Amino acid sequence: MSPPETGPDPRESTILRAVVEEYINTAKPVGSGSIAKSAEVNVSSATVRNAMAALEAQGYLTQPHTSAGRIPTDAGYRFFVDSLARPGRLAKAQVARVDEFFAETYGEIEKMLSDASKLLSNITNHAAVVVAEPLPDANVCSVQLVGVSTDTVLGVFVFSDASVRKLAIDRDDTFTDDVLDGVAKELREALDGKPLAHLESLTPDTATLNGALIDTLVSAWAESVAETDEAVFVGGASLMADDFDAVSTVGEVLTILEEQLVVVSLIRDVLDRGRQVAIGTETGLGSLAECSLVVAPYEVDGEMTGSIGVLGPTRMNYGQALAAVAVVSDKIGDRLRTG
Amino acid sequence: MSPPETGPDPRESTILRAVVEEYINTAKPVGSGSIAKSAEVNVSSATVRNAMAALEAQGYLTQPHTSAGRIPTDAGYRFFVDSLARPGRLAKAQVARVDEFFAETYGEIEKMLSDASKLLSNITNHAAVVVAEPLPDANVCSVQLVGVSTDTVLGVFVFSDASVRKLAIDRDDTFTDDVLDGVAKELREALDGKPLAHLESLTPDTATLNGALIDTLVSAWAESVAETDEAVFVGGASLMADDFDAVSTVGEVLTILEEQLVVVSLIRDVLDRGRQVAIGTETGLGSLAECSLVVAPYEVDGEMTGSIGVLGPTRMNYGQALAAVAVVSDKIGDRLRTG
DNA sequence: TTTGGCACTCGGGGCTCGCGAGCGCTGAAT
DNA sequence: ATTCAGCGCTCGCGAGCCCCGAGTGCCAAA
Repeated sequence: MSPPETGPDPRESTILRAVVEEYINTAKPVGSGSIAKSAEVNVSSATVRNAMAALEAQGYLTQPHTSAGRIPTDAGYRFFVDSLARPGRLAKAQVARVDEFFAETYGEIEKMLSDASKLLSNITNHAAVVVAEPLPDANVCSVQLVGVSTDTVLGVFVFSDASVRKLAIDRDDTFTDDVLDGVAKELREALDGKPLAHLESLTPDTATLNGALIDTLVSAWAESVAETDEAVFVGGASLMADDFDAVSTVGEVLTILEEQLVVVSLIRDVLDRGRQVAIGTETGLGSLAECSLVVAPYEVDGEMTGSIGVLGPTRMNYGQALAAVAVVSDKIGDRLRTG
Repeated sequence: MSPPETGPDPRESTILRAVVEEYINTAKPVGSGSIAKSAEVNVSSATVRNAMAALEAQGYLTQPHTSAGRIPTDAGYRFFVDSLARPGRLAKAQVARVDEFFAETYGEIEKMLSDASKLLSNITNHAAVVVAEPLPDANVCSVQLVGVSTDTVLGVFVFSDASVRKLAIDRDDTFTDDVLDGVAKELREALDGKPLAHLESLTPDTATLNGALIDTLVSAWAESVAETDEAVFVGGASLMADDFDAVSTVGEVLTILEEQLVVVSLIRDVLDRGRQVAIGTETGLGSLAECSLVVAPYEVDGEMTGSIGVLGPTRMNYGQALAAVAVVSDKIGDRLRTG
């Protein structure tokens, strides 16, 4: 009704914070009474009521139905995380779990990242996502052609970031071991220290056997590159069942989590907007209207090589999630740097 | 009350089949009336009632409450799939989807298997699992040591089944490229055509650089081998939300699906018992009391190299699931053979 | 400007009641 | 000896109802 106000005054802010915190704890609409009792606010419930009405007019709170308590709107959560939330802390036990996790050594980085998603979901009690971006400029440092059976040749490329990529191609009878060795050597010289994309610029003489093989490889690569292959790891999806009580909501969110492309672009969107948190409709996905996403990139030598995120209900503990996401992304970066 | 009967007589069998099919379709307790109307049974509802009472006495049916319809027990489903179910068929559209899927070429078998789990879940509308067993006797056909950064060495082993295994170890300053090349050659000679486990039998002279490096590799292998690494792919987990209406059930089942070891041993148990289907409590897991698992192994050249499964509610379409699982496992086998 | 008081609202829990689906039993008909 | 129509009975479920209580908005006094 009244024209948009300039924003919550200090007391309204305190009350808004109290409402959000209370609602996050109890998941029940919070009334003026319980807020008035809280230590932070030293006014009567009547005053709180007035403030809450004002906050509702400003769009930060809403009533699920007349004469019930109030719950935060997306805008309310947004103001809360931007200006009101106290710096989040992790409990001792959670810090311990993180430390223990990263103290162990892991051979395969995929397994480490996959387990990291479980770790993150474990300490936050929400679903967690770890995305490893494929750095397009990773350099080839080893090429190997292996005749793996009578009708398959496997090209194995090892990159400077310790990732491995395989290309399977049909084996022509004419591709003897000698040819494979020769081509491998050729490729090694042509690609060493260059990104795999350099394959494209090769113009093999397809009249020769070697050339034909290289040509096959190049087209196999062209096909498979179409799948931009960020590695996405989802952990703790089952925890969504605790976060929502409508089975349909659970299903919708799980569907999202199963679509790696969606998850990746979701996270990227948030980061591109310079944000760490996307709340409800801010995610841009209708099925995530009741969800919030808390993300952080991780970096190796200053270069962003991936990101992690926590997906929970809008009424989640943002402070804790931000802290968790920060420490885990940091440690992942560390581990990737030192191998 | 009455001592266990010898088993359902022909008419009781027909009625049991009708009840199960009806319940699978409607998910509602089925009463004598609807059965009597069905085409297969030409008796009155009163007779059906008698038969249903007999079937209940024999443990094949149960009433959720007095004077409601009847629903099958696990034993009822078991008798149904063993003796009563009509051979399942896939709809045209589903067959088409399978054909289309396998007509496309896939470079990486992991991606193929992962997508196959989605395919299977797609055509059955239930969660699907694909397990690739690591054949313990896969032979090494290529060994490569790559100094991937200043402090990491990556050992890349390619096996005769086109799988690749990586071992990351810390790089000692003393491991020059020359040493790496030497060791790689040594390993190649020692391991070629043998399973990786042969590493164990190497007794390197740790006094030499080469020996020290091999030793490090061997212990890295010993550590990582502890993780028996079946590759498990789960597709369509979100469909569980449609299968159950209690959110807690969904959560429990999802938890199971997240534990790869549990899933693998579950499937293995069923196959070991010579079965294709595990119904409800037959799975041995309390949280799967309302679930059934339909599995099939897939084979390459007569050797079982993995298995696939469909996990749905006990009241699922067993015929369709069995058909789906059969055709998909077959085609996976084909593709891996010609691979 | 705050606050105690008051009238008002409305969702949810508990209760009753009637409907109807479905059962078992019995007795006649085949 | 089966089968089956009929009948009386059982309950679950949904509709209607009422009341309670949490919570609101407003007002008048401090």
